[in-house]
Amino acid sequence: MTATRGPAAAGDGARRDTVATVVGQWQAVRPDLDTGPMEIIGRVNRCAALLQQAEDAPLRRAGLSRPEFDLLGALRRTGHELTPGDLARETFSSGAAVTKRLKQLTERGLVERRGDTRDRRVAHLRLTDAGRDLVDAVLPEQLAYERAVLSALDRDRQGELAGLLGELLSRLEGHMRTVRA
Amino acid sequence: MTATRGPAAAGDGARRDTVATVVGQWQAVRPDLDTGPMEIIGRVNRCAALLQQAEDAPLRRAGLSRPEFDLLGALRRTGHELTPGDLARETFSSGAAVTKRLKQLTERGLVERRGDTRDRRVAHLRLTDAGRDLVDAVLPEQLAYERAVLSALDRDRQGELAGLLGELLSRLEGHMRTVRA
DNA sequence: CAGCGATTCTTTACGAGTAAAACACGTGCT
DNA sequence: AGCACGTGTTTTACTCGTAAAGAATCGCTG
Repeated sequence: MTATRGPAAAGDGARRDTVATVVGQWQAVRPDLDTGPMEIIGRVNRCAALLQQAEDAPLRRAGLSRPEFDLLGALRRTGHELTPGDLARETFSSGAAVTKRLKQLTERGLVERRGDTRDRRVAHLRLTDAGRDLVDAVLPEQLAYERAVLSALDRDRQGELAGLLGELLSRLEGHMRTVRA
Repeated sequence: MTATRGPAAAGDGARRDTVATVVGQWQAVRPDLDTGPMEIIGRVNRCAALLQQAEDAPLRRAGLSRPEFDLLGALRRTGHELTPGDLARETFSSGAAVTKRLKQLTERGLVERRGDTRDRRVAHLRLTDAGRDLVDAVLPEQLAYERAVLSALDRDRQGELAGLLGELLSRLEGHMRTVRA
């Protein structure tokens, strides 16, 4: 019950972020509400938006959108062929979206498709040499860029943050699986 | 240089999250890369996706999308009229998107527009009574739902997480302002 | 082995966001 | 006054994702 306020812990002294401002406005207009959840969810959303925008820069140079790169990355990191369904699950997107992206990526010569001999409904996708080279060239740039952006936080804090997010995420994912929605 | 691995801190014992799995796959295929940034950025993105999906539930019941609610919320929390430009800045979306949303929301009778008497280019938007009532009815449900979802983390960890995210966010926002992109 | 339900993927129709152009006004300079 | 220029907003053309329907195929059952 003591919640309601508190960025808690974490050394102050930095600039007030936009979420803190928004929360402050809500408190002024609806002091009866416990705005605690906003301090996490609002920030996660805003961070995701800003990070994506930053992260997109190295990808755009390679002529790839993030979802496209996710798809190529899934093929690269698993190391074997995947079906469209696998790719949809792996990239958390709909089957239809995967179909469209695959169409473009095969046209660009980055992935190849091969029909299954046993079950003719399914296709197997793999990276072409060009696709593999592209991923291998872009990923290090990508990571370097991300590292630069995250350097806003020192190493210890990065570790703490990764740990907390991992804990939240693993429980969210577990919960989703049970609640089925 | 010692990075590369480590969820660090945070009591283990929970399930492995999907990001940890993905990072493990990358390590197996490209052990030369420092995948540290993924542990934060990947998780932020994935958490944002899952939280939004969850968060959308109470909103959908009210017939609102998240961006629509953000717009109404901006009007409610500032307490005064805003121009389309203000709303675009406040909700971090493009002017064009705001125009479209305003069109729908005014048609639904949730916001009203009033032309400026001095400068006839600008419009002033405010919530109608119905709009205000809707926000005031939905927001508490929204927050309750968010609180439930976040209860995956105990109170202390929530505070830590909010603090770390706030620190990261305030520096990211500061950086964006200087780099101007 | 014919048929029916389940699956795997693709297609279609549509809604929503974006960038860039267009539009409508103020402002200040000459 | 006349006119270029900047600003605030809307419109246009296009891209991308989704949900729902469709098409092809498998496997089981009578």
